[in-house]
Amino acid sequence: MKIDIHKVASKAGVSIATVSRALNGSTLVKPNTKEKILKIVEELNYIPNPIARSLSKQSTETIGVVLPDLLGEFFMDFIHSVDEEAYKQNWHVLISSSHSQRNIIETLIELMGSGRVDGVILMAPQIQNEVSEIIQKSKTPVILINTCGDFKKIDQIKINNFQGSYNIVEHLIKVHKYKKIGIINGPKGNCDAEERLSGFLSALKKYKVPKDTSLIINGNFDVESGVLGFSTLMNQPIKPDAIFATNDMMAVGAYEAAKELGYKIPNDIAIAGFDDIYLSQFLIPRLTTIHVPITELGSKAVKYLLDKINKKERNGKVHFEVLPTELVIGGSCGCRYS
Amino acid sequence: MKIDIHKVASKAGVSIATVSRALNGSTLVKPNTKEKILKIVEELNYIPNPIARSLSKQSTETIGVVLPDLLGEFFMDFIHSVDEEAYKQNWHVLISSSHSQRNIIETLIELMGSGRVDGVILMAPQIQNEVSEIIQKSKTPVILINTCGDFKKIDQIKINNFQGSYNIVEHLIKVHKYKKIGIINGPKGNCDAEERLSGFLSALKKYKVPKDTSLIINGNFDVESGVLGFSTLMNQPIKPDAIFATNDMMAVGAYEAAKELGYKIPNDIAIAGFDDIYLSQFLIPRLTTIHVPITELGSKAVKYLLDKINKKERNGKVHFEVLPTELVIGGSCGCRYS
DNA sequence: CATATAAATGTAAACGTTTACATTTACTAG
DNA sequence: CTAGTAAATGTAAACGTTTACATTTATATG
Repeated sequence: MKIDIHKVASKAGVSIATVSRALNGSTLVKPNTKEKILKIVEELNYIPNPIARSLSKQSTETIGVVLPDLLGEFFMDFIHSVDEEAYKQNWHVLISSSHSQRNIIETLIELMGSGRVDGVILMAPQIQNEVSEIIQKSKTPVILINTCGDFKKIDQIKINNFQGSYNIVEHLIKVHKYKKIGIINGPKGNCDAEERLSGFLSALKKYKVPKDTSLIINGNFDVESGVLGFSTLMNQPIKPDAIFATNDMMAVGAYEAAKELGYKIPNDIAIAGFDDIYLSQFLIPRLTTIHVPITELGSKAVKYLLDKINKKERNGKVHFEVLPTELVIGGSCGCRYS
Repeated sequence: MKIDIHKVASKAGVSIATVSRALNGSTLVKPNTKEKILKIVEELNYIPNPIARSLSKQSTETIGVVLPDLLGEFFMDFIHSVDEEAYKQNWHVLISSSHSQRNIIETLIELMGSGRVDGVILMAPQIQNEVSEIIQKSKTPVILINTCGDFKKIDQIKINNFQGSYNIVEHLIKVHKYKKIGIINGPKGNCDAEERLSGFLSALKKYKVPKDTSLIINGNFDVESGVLGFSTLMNQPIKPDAIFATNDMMAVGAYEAAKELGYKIPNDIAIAGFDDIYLSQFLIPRLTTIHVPITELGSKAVKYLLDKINKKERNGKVHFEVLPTELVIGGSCGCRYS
């Protein structure tokens, strides 16, 4: 038999209001009675129904996390970090992915409109501008992760793609004197991809390395497109002496293709990546890449979101933060590495 | 202004009951009025409040997934698969990890007792027997994943650790004639670890390879303990000619240690793993390991759980299923592999 | 000791649905 | 045209909490 607040109340000889207050840390309940109530709660193993509580309080103590996908370590680490931080503050986490075909906007709207969550962390590197309006119309607090575009009114945390990209390309040029650097970039319209390309171009410009459009290839951020990108680049009249894959997965593909086609890394061709996924340290030679502070990204997202949810004041301040990335030197760029 | 069922009802000139029925696919609402209502719902962007609905229907259409941890691809793949299957059936997924220090039992009880979910998928390779009682006392349907022990009354799906382990060790003995096979096993008390050890021992016995307890080492399922395990094994008077790491992470550690200590794989020492994680195909040589059907594990877990939730009849049948694993041959065992 | 004030408790109305039961409307057969 | 039945709709009571407001009890003040 399910036990509810009425059972507790009658057993304790008080009203349900008093029980509720005792459990919610209200100051206006006599220490005596509070103790008595808590004892009975313990005895009966009473757990207040969070659904009813949510309905009454109009808040769920749950945050939604909308991700483009549930694949690979990047998202796992992000979820882990979000979960950890949320748990610390006694909040729950509802995960939603866009389920490939399903529109991410649809997911978002349903989540925001439903009252199932009190706030949303939206990771959407391909966010459409249309989403901006939707978010601003809704009262549900939202924090954007890794988005580009003109979202002046919406809180945002992102990693510094430009800087990371610039730094690693700078390293290839300054330290190793590569002159023909190819890039296997992410998909068009993807925010991370565009910023990384931009950093790449800036570094070229800064160091007066001529830009050659035939050395710029678009990929998909997956291993397969790394393989493809590598062979495309190496089958051209002008072969690059170094290739910057804008994420580690594509770099892995490049490693595969290099092995297949008989190129030695880094002697025949240097490779650089981006993300510093776990796998990258086990590639031989270890991949030179850019470390991304995922854990920090997740925990800060939760912190700022909860801040926003709690102080309803909405003092107009929009939170915007760009987290620094870090160059990780392996052997794939030509550096000595053991 | 938040819009609710009353707004829709008044705009449509009907009662809230009719609106509710129209939205829940009841047959007893005239097609005419149904259409009218749906149009207004569309116009107003009305989304029924799932919290209220849950309270009223006494069901949340949400399943809870309790995991020991949120780290690595294994769990990500599992979550992905669960999410995908749940989404197909229009259910939601609430993820809980045991948050390291926090007791998994506590998590489970809270989740089951709270009414926040209608059923739970519990992955608990280190489950205590005490949990069995708790689950059976509760009305919340639970399905156990990868547990050992005597849970006759609880539904269970697991992978065939024994078979996988047996097969890979058999391969090492029959094909490669290794005579001194070391094992780096998982932690004591861990179900997967124990079953894998058992498969290992069975294979030895079957092929009359003498068991040498100095070749049996306990690890932690992490890279570090693989490193440690490898060097412990290799620094003994009797060196093994092959090492079976009971998961791929520890195999990765073994690779590292081998490189460090100057052993060539497979010429100086053969290595085998378990799990077939994504990373394992990029190790050089490719790791010989056991493929585990994680996707199937996740989707079946959801299917059976929903079955159990839906047909309340409880016809007494307990679902117990062991999923087969598959040997994946790489170059680390001594086979030729390209 | 009466009265004003503060502290503790109780009562009942939310919260937004679903659904059993009651009522109205539409249809069928005599 | 009417009674009887089926279909469609409405009314109101759940679901299990929180909390504004009302009431009682205890405490301090003159």
